[in-house]
Amino acid sequence: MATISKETARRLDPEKLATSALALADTEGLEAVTIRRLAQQHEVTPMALYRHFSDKDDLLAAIGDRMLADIALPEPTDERWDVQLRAILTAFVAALRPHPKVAQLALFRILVTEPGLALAERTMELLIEAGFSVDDAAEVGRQSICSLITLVNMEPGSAEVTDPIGREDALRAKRAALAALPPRRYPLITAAADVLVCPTSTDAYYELGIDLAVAGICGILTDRQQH
Amino acid sequence: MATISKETARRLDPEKLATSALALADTEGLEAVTIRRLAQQHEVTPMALYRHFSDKDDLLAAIGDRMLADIALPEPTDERWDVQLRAILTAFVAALRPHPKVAQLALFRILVTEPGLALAERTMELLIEAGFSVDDAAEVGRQSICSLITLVNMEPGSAEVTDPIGREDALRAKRAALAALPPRRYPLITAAADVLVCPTSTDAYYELGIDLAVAGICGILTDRQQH
DNA sequence: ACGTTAGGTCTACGTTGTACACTTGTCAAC
DNA sequence: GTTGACAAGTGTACAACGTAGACCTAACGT
Repeated sequence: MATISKETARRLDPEKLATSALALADTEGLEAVTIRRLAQQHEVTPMALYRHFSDKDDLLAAIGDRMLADIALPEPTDERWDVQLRAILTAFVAALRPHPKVAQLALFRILVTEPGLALAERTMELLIEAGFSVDDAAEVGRQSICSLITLVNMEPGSAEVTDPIGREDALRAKRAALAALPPRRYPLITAAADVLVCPTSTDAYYELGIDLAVAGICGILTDRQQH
Repeated sequence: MATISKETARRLDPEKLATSALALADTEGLEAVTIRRLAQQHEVTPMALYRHFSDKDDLLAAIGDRMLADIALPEPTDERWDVQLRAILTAFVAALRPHPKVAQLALFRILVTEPGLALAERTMELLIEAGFSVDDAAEVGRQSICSLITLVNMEPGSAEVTDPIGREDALRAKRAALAALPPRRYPLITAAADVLVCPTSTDAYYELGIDLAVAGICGILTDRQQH
């Protein structure tokens, strides 16, 4: 039974390590992801992890890959290019949304991991169909992807503490700080304090972000076609 | 001479500390900004810094404030709102551009420091003039600002090593990795490898980013006015 | 039966942020 | 003047981090 003996021999598995590292980051933040901590969770010596990851950056890359693997890329249809692009970007955001605290780790892995490459290729296809040159499609695509990662990464509240009490306190403190501003000098900021601290709906937040990205692409397309 | 004695007494000055911390970050990256390192530069014990910053986050916040202080906000004119908005966002990006490695530190300080608040208030003014509700203006404004910070932070090459030889090597390696992809599977990515690794012109990169942001805002404005 | 090797352990080093107790130079008030 | 308070810098110390390097050991191919 070669498989079983192998299983007993190798107690650690890079996939599972990346998965539990991701879970740890989701609940306690990226700074909680520590070689020692992860080793402890798997009842293993810290140095054992280095048999599977060359260094910590390698582990973080694995977390990024783990998230990108969850992209459910929609099949090409015969809808208009912008409709399809929106669907693709929505799928991308959907894959990252569960992990706002570490979404930025996905960025460096897009042009490395297969799901990321597939996403990039499909995006460029649609942009070229829209009328962009290859180079413009590359630049526009990168900036859009980048914006969306930031959208997830900056999801309001993701930076805050994990425990709901502390988070509520932090939000209250922020709101108070904004409310304490002189309303005569900053009428709009004080008026919008609540929304600035935490948007009304997370879904609306994401929809707005994707809308902005797609609308931006459509906008510069018509602009650049004129010249 | 009370001033002189005071000057000799307080060898450290939070402003100067923040400035040299920013310079250090610009040349060697954020991870080079260390309490010990900064203390050494000022010929002082590490713990001395804690008389002026409550902890390291406080120091990083000061770096963010230092950058925001460089915003040269244009005076209101009677041009169209989108022209003025573009000017404001350009001024914002211009202030951050010299510091791509630490631009993200500015984000959390916008609604705290005066120059950031002024930027936010002016931005909201213009968005409301454009036709957004107060709440929408807040959300759109935040996302746009956020996008632009990321634009600077992800300026191609900013993450790379500081010394030009190592940077050139890294770029070459990246290009090679993309060129090694199967062109049949990823025709567009391989075709655009050069641009994906490093855009042709940094100025064009920033102009595209700002164009995308403004065009996105204009786009969703017409969208939402219809419903 | 036996070397090879993959996977985990143990120990140790240098670096980080920072808590705490201390000295010292300066000024206000008596 | 003397004194007491106080702000600023020092010295020592600790826990946590990433990781280098030598070791052990159990399974595998031959």
